[in-house]
Amino acid sequence: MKAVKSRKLSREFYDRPTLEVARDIIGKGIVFNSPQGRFSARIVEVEAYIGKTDPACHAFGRRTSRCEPLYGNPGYSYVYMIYGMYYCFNFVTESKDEAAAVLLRAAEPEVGIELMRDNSPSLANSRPENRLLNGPGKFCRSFGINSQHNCLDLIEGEIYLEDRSGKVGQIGVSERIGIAKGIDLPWRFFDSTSQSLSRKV
DNA sequence: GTAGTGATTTTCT
DNA sequence: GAAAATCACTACA
Repeated sequence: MKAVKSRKLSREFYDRPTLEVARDIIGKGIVFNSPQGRFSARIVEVEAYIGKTDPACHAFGRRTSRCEPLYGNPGYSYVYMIYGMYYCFNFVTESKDEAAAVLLRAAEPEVGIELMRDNSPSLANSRPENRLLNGPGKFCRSFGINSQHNCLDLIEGEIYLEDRSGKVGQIGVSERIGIAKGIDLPWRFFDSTSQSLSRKV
């Protein structure tokens, strides 16, 4: 009846083929109960990275310490630093020893907007809220995510996804952004009705 | 409104 | 030593 108090997604959601998880993750809510306070947002853009067949994936070809979380259990986080200044946040998918993940690229702010502005001073004055999270680096900065949040459990921890039944717009698919290899793979998924995408389509 | 380029540090070769 | 799943700033239309 009212068992839907916590709509937190379970381990089974992540323990599936990565492309299915990536598509289903559009429209879901991400919640982060940080020491700063509570953040939440609606996910509108992601990309899939699958080590086995994807030359753009960090885990492609070799197994290094940086991408070790990708080989771990589904339902964990993978956070890494990029270009020396920004972090990117991933959801690990597939079973253990299968290196795959979904990169969170953009979201629409819901709760904690004031905190996001505090964390992203350069965006605080820009009018629309939908600039706070419309890029993978911006998302991590506005949420205050850093290397401490690597390899966390997304079912038991302070960061998790929750279901938002019914509110998914039209899902679009395209090639991925910002990579040099594997650009022919259409593994970017997004809500084409959202105003908070990282790029135009 | 769009296009081009510098910043900055971790990780791997 | 070079590259990297990016962003913000500047110039120009």
